[in-house]
Amino acid sequence: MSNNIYDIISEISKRRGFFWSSFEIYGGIAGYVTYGDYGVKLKRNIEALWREYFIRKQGFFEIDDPITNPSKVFEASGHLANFKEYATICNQCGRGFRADHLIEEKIAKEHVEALGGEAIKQLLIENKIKCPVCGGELKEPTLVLTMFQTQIGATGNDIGYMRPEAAQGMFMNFKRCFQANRERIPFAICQQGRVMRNEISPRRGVHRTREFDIMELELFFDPLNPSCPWLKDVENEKIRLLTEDMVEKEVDDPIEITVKEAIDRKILLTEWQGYFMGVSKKFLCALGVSDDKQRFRAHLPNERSHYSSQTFDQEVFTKSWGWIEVSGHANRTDYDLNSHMKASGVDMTVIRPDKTRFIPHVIEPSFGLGRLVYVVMEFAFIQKQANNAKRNIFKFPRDLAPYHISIQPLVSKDGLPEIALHIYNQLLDAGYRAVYDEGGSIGRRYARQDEIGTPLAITIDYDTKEKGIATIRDRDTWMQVSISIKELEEKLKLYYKGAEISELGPIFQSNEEQ
RNA sequence: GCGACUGUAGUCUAGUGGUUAGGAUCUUGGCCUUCCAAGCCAAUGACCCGGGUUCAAAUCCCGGCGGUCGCACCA
Repeated sequence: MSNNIYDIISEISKRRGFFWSSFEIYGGIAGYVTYGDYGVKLKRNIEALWREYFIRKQGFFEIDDPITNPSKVFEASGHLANFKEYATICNQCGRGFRADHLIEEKIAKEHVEALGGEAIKQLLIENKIKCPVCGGELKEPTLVLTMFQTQIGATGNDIGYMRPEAAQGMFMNFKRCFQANRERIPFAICQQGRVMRNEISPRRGVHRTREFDIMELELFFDPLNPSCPWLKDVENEKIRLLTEDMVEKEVDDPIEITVKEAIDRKILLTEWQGYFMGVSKKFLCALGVSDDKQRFRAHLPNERSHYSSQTFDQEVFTKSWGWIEVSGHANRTDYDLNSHMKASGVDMTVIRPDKTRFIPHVIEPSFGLGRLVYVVMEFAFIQKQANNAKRNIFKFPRDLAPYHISIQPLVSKDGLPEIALHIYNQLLDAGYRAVYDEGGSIGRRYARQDEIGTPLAITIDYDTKEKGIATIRDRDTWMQVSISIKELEEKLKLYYKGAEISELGPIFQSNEEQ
């Protein structure tokens, strides 16, 4: 068994049912992941926390838009043009290159991509372009389209594409949402949903998949009035930044400054950018990622998306792969609304009190949910030596855990299971994600719950039967306290508001330990 | 897509031409069991797929699919 944390988490995920690769019975296809019960619940809980941090308190507007879109959408958004990459492969060394870039380098011409496939092929031949690494012959360029294409309807004439981001839904529905929001600005439209990207080489389990869940928010504001009313909530939050300058000079050690300072020093171009980066940092902390394992890294102009004027990736340092991107913070300017306005002819401008009109500008924080699931698991994971076994424990933040509490009779006789089942049903009725377990020894059952990250386990013993007292065992400390069944729900409420286990009742010690 | 390595029960692993394909663990049933993967008995369960070589293939060869790493890609 490997000691690599990624392998260990993958193994637990498969065995217990957090996630595994899809289509297994047919041999599998890279880039697809099926979430099992624990994974789904963890994912939903992360989603719920995202809504708390980014939507509920601000009163933002949430939508749910189709995955399949007519081609017009991505013509307008620029994705179709920007997805048409002509790739060529060296016959000798097998390296792949973007054909248009090779031509641009050789003949110092720009926007070769726009000429189309035939012209690119001709230019490669005419200019006798060889492999820049080994000098070998290049194969004919092929079109690499990383959007999935499909047909809409029966004729096959209407080409559709699966959305590679959820954002276009927010732009296309901007006008209606704006009106439904009583034409107040600034405001934001948010969406959580599936997107698809036909990745050339998906890797690393949930890290890069061809279908994944995204949580996106588009904040619309007046460029002449760019202030953010909630900035004060996060302005003193310290963030670690790699500025464009630092990235260019390959500086690896980020500066640590407050959100306010980053805005004042014009490192961040808008208050909104700073606000969402501050919120995102707090969000990641709530997911269990410590400050020093987070940073924001600026995109250089050449790596930015076609729509962006400034982008920061929020990165998390994982033991498995080093720094990985978990969210992107893009300044999309008025690019998208402008593009859809031109393409559709629909006016998307907003009127100011002084009767002038403007196209709102957009700040977009965008999270990949699958990556967050993995990050949460990795940061929660510890191994503990107990007797002669290694115990796997996921110390998930309490509300993120797939299950809140497990209920188990100490032994499966003398009426203990009946009492336990009664309490189990009581907790289900109270809305807890509860799990009942009477299989195997008590230690085994605790171990099972540790491995799926259930924070609490309540054990029904003879004291429960005789005196109405049960023990609650804490996942993180393995400490046990005695509580009266009558007070159970009250104590759980306290616990889920943040109380320590020791505040719930007197410490219980088993006979063996006494 | 290229290269290297790789694929055996749910999971981990032994087996390198002829094995009833072995073990560990998990799971299930039973016995037992008063707090951290206890014990005993029993049961279920595997050679990634397709070709080829051979009297004989989990084992050798070819192709496909999957995985890990590196290159490229990542709007």
